[in-house]
Amino acid sequence: MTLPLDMSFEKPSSFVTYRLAKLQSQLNAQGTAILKEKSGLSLVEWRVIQVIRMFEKPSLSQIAEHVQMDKGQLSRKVKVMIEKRLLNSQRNDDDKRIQKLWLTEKAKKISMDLMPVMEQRQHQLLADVTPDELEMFYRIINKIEAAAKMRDIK
Amino acid sequence: MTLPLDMSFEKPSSFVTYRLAKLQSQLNAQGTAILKEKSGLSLVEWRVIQVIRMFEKPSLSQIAEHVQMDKGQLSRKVKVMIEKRLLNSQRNDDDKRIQKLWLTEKAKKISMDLMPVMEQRQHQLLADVTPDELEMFYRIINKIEAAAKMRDIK
DNA sequence: ACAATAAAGTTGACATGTCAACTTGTTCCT
DNA sequence: AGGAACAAGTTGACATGTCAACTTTATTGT
Repeated sequence: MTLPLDMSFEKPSSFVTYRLAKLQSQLNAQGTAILKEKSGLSLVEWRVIQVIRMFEKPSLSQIAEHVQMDKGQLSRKVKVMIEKRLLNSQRNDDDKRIQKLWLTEKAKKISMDLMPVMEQRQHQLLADVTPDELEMFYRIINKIEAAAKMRDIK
Repeated sequence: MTLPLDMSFEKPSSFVTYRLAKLQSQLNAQGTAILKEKSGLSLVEWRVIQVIRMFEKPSLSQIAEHVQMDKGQLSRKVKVMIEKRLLNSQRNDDDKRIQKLWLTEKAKKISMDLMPVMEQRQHQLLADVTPDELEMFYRIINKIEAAAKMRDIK
């Protein structure tokens, strides 16, 4: 077993959170490694590209909302992605505060090539999880996430 | 619903991972906020203290293993925690590479005061999750984590 | 015994994340 | 119309995470 001492917390006050943190760090490491091997993208770049694919020339704020990222951080990231010729941008005519963003052909190609790999990864991650289990998994995640929004203890 | 667009990924290649990432970021934000309000500790400091409580004067490497943290990062963090009078350290006599670490009275007190709060938090997070669900939840996490250790896709 | 190897911990370089101030453009309100 | 409040994006400061090189001490294999 990989976590021999987990159960030895006499008072496992951070058990779920600790467990999830470890899982998350494994998933990040794996995702990063795969992307590094198969492309030049970072995990964040991959997510940004996926979100842009879902929208009609989204704004930075829209992307930030969907990738759950600080807009300051995203602003810098987008700048780099434009330099790397992954994104195009143009100011919006109606509302000149807004910067519309879309994928270059290069980014589309990378995304298309990567897609089967990332889907395969997803399947492998869930290979031993039945549909019923998965549904319950999401349900529990929703419950915990809702509770995590609370700031008051007791 | 908090994630209205999740389901609109026609090809949800990063669905589980995306879902877990969001949960994780909520949990981190909550944990950080609670600790900030109730003490001067960071999440990492809290975890380090909890791990030290479980051991007999552990070494830095032992702690690093259990909090799943880079030892370089931990080395710096420990230095700060010693300056903040949370930890004491002493070189081991037998093996002089090893630095033994233990809690100061101050850290013990903070930890004791915080414990009920953090336990309460844990209970609130899991309030709507039945024991059966929780067991399954951990089982699924284990499966996904095992799969996440693989680096080969296909 | 002693060279090669490895473990513990430190340090540097650099990427990523978080928070808040700030600029510019838009909307709201009267 | 015109000022207050707000939204989009940028920037700065600083914390945290990641990776690899390096020093010192132990262990291993012959």
